[in-house]
Amino acid sequence: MEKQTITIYDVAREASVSMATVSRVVNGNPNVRPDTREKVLKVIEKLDYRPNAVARGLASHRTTTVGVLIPDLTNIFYASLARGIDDVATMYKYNIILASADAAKNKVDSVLESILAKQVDGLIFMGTHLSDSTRKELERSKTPVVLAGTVDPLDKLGSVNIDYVAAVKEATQRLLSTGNEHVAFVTGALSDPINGQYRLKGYQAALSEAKVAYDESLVFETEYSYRAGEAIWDAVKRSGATAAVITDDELAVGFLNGANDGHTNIPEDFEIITSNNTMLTEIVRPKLTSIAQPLYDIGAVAMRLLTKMMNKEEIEQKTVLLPHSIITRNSTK
Amino acid sequence: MEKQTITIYDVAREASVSMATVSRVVNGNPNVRPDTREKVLKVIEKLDYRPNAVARGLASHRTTTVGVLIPDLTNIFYASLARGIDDVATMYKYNIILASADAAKNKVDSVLESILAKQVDGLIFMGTHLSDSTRKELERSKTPVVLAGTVDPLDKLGSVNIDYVAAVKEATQRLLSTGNEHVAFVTGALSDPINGQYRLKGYQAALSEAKVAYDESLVFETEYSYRAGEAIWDAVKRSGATAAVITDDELAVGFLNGANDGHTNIPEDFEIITSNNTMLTEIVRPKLTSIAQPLYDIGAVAMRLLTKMMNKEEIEQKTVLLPHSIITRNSTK
DNA sequence: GAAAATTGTAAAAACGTTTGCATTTATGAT
DNA sequence: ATCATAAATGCAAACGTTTTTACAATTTTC
Repeated sequence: MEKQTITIYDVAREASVSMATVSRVVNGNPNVRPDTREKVLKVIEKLDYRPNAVARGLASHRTTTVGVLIPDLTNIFYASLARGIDDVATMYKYNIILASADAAKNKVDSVLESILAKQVDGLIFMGTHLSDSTRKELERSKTPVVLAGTVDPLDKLGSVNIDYVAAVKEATQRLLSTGNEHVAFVTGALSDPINGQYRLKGYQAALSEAKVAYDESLVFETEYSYRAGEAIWDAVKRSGATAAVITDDELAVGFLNGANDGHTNIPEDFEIITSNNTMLTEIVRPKLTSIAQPLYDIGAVAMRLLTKMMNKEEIEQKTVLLPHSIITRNSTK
Repeated sequence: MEKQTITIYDVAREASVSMATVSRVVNGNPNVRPDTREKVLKVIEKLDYRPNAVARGLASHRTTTVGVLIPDLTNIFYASLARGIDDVATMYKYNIILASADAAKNKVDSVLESILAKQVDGLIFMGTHLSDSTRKELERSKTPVVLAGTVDPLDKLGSVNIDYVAAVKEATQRLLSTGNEHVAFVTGALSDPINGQYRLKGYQAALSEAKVAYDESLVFETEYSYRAGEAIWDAVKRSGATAAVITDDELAVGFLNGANDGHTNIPEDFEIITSNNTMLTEIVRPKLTSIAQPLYDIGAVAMRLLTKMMNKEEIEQKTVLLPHSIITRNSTK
C-alpha cells in the first residue's frame, strides 16, 4: 500500500538544501562545504535514504552493471573464470548480469539483446565463438566487450587468453618424447577457432617438428562433457593411439574413466594430458597431467581490462596472453 | 560523439501516433487497432528501435531482473541450482544479477544492498544462512525472496528443499544396517540450520532408533571443499568410525581420496554416503553412494515460486519439499 | 579596496519510458 | 439517423536521479 520510498527530494527538504546538493554529497562531489555535507549525511542516515540505481542509470547513462555470457555454469572451467570476473567486478563496484548462452542453441543473440536493453556498461563473453550477427549487434550498441578464454580471429575486441598454440605444442611434444608414435587430439567443436585453428596448429607443429605425419583420423571432435569423454574412449583406443592431448577437463576425466573401466592402465599403456588444470585433475586417479591455465586470472584480467575500456582509459594491450605451464601428475610417464 | 539513440518519441513522430500508442504496441497491449499496430511495428523495424529497459524500469517500477546470491560459483552443487534458476528465469523473461556472497566473509549485507539498489523484482538466496541484519534489510525492501537449498528456521520466506532430516536418517540407517557400530557425521558449519538442526537431527534419530548411543566425537564440522575432506580423513579414521555420512560432494570426494591414498579400502573397510549426487560421485573411484537431491529442480522450482510471488499470485505452498532418494553406488556394501 | 577568480548552492531541464485520464472515433442497437 | 457504449488514441504527469546553468557569496589578487 504505502510505497514509502524515500527520495532524494525528501532528504533535500529535510536538510533544507537542494536536490543537487544531496546528489553531490551522495556522489562524493567535492564541491560542497564540509558542514553542509555533514548536515546532509545526518539526514540521509536519519531517513535511511537509499539511492535508486535505476533512476541514477537513466540520468547518468551509466548503470554500473556488466553483462557476462557463459556457455555452461556447471562446467568448472567457465565457473572458475566467472569467479575471477566476479571478484574484480565487485572490487570496482560493478554488478553482474549473468546469462548462460549455449552457442549451440542459437540463444546467444536473443540473450545478448535482452542484456543490451538493460544498458550494461560493458560485456564479457566466454566460450562462445561470435557469429557475424552477434558481432553486428555488438557494434551497433557500442558497448565495450572483452572475451575471456575466447579468441577473436578478427582481433578487434579485447581478449584474455593463453598461447594455445604453444601450450598444445608443448603438451604434444611431451607425449611424443616418451615414444608415443600415435598421439590423438581430442577436442571440442573445431568450428571454435581455439580448437580448429590454434590448438590444432600447435598439435600439428609438434608432429611436424618430430617428423611424424599428421593423421586426420587421430583428431577427435566431440563436446566438453564427462559423458562425451567416456563415450569416445573406445574409438580413440581403437585408432591405435597410445596417448592423447585433451582440451577440456571434464572431457578428459570421462575419457580417463573410460580407460580405467576398460582396464587400460594409465599411464603405462596410455598417456593423457588435459588442458585446464581444474580441481578435477586432482580428484581422479591417476591424477591428470595438465596444461595449466591461470583460470581465475583470465577472468580477473578480462574484467579489469573491461573496466579500463568503460572508463575510456588508454589501453596498452587489448589482446593479452597470460603465461601457461604444464603440471606433471600421474597420467604421463 | 553522436549518441544517436532512437527513442519511443522518434518512433511516435515517424509513425504519426503518440508515444502512448507506441508504448502499447511494444508492450502488447491489446487496445490498439491492428492497422496502427502494423504501422508502428513497421517504423520500429525501420528505425531499429530498442526500448531502454532502464527507463522502463523507472517508469513502471518493474525491472524484470532478479538477484541471485550464491556462496560459491565453483561448487558444483550451487552451480547446479543456479542452472535451474537461470533456465526458468529466462523462460519468464527475467534477467539475473548474480553475486557471490561468502557468508563467512560478511559480504552478504553489502552485496545485498547493492542488489536491492538496482531495484530487482525478487531475490533468490542460496546457501547463506540469513543473519538478523540481512533479514531486516530484506523486510524493509519488501522484495519477494525465495531460498533455494536453504531453510528458513522462522519459516517466513519462500523456500525449496528436500527433507534433510529424513534423507540423512535414511542414509545413516543404511550404514547402521550393514553392521557399522560407529558412523561418523561429517558436515559443514553447524551454525547453518540445515546441518546443525535438520541433518544432525536425522542422524541422531537413526542412531536412537537403532539404540546406538549418540557420540559427539563422531560429529565433524568443517567446510565444503575438497581440501577440507582430504584433511579430515585421518581424524575420522582415528575416531574409530567405520562409515560416514558426508553432507557435500566436494567434501566427500576429498575424504574418499584421503582414504584411498591412505590405503583404506572403500567400501570394505570404510563406507561412505554423500549428499548431493552431483557428477563428482560418478567421477571418482569407487563411485559414491549418495542421497539424491533434484538439484536442477530445486533451483527451477525456487525461481518459479519467485515468479508467482512477483506477480502477486496466490501461493499454495511457500515452503516446498522436493522428493529425495538414495542412489547406491560402490562406496557402500 | 575594487576587480577577478573561486566556491557553494539552487533551479530546472534532461533521461526514456509507463500510465491514468480525457478525448476522439468506431460500433451497434433502436 | 440517433444515441449509448465501447474501443482506440492522445496528453501530460509521473518515475528518482544527474547534470547544466546561473547566480550569489566568498576568497584571492594586486
